[in-house]
Amino acid sequence: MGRLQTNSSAAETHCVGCGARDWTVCSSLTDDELSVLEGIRLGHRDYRAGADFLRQGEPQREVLTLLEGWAMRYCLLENGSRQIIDFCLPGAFIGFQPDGESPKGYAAQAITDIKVCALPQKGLMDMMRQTPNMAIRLACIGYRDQMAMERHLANVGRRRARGRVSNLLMELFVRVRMRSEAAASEAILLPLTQELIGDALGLTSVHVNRTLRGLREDKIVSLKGGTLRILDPDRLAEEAGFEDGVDVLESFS
Amino acid sequence: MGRLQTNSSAAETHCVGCGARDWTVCSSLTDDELSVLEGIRLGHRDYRAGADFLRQGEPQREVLTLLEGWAMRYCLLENGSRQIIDFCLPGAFIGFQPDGESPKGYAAQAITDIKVCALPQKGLMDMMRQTPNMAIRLACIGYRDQMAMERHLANVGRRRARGRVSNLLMELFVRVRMRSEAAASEAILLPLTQELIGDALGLTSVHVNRTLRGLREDKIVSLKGGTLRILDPDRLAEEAGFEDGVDVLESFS
DNA sequence: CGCCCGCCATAACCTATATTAAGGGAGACC
DNA sequence: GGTCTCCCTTAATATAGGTTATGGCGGGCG
Repeated sequence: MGRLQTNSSAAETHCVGCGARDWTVCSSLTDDELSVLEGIRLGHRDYRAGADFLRQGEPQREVLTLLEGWAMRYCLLENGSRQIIDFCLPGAFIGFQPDGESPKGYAAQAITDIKVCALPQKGLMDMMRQTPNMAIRLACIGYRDQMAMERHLANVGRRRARGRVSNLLMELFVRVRMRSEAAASEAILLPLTQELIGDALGLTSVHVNRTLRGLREDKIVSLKGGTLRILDPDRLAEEAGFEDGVDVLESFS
Repeated sequence: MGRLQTNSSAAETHCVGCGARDWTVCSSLTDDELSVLEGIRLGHRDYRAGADFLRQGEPQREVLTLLEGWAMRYCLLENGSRQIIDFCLPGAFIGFQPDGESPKGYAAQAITDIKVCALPQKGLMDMMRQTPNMAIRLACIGYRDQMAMERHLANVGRRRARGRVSNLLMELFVRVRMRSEAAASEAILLPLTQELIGDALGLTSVHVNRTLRGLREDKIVSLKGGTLRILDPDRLAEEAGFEDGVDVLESFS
């Protein structure tokens, strides 16, 4: 499954200092609660780019928090095509399901090399029963992610290729920029192939290519060699259907 | 806002006997917990078909459970089009948001005349802090709804019109049938216009019409005057991309 | 060094779906 | 009973995006 052999436990940090903490379930827990969580966690794991670390149709008794790298969740349809549900950045909470025993409806794959933190689904449920804080936090994350999916659905269902691509690029740009302290720069690293973008947006990779060329020729954005460069933020926001740059920043996480 | 003047409190039932109970947050609560909930609830309300009972862009300090009738959640995009996120049946839990004060990202509208049960968002949060059960249940509902949205997204992003329509009709058929004790019949009432179907699936109403005609001519389903009739379940499942009728039944709620 | 493989790029052609337009039926309301 | 409105229906036409094919470039690996 592409799992690296690294014995990563040696390098494991404590939850208190975890870089992903603010973005996931672990935030807003007291230090005591956090140490309970640390007690049940199964440790860190590394997967290399391309590895499926969660399989569609199989049950999975673990829940994962992405610590480093990019990943994605996707559905495979019976017709052979793939719908990418979302791109995951550090802090993403992956694989929770009300009924831990039933098969997953989606798969998850590493896009770059990644590191994840694994928790046992069962232990998590137990902890929720003791710690309302945890349960509340989890519910909030669930609904936050739902909002992101609503935006994604609206993007795919109701915008043309140009709008879809612009919207996705802008979203990713904002999300990446939010978790880096880097001074305002109009470029970020974006390790997505055109095929991935297409599979997220319901387009073919060749049409993504055409669309990207258009956006580049119009000096709006350029995506080349894994670097996304925003050339004209205003026009991009317009194409993407974002009201303005301000509330955009608030609505993501 | 289309709210009926009916003083519905007179007719209100107790939570214990509530017909929607099994489908929403209230299930798996003890009788004691249920009576706490009954203490904070704001009562029942009636809206008529077409009424927007939750507005996009406005904060809303209430959370609603649909008790009777059909409703929908939808996003309005800046380009004027509408994406329907989901169709709601009795038991649907509508309007919860991690941060109760921030504006809603979607609107909700009654499709038929409906009855809802209102809870104060704040009271609900307080109760979650006391009652882990409640928080857990809410988290589970959030993730269950997320799974439904994943299927919807995959449907819109990766299937042709015929598959999309078949898939939606089959999903709705199953959901309606699950909550009626009616003996196996291949017809249900479906109060959706072709425009609504189109707005849910990213199609125009005229294309929905064409597609429906095709399905009718091929003797697969017919949708006429608000009645959906499944003429050939097997072929429908095939068009819809459902593995088989069995696990379908389990995956909905 | 040379080969292979994955990804980007572009073109020609095709088709699914959108757009526009026009008419008909049924129920609500005057 | 007539009119209005909403929804369904169908057809003609336009276009966005899919399909297929081909080539090029760069990086990993033998």
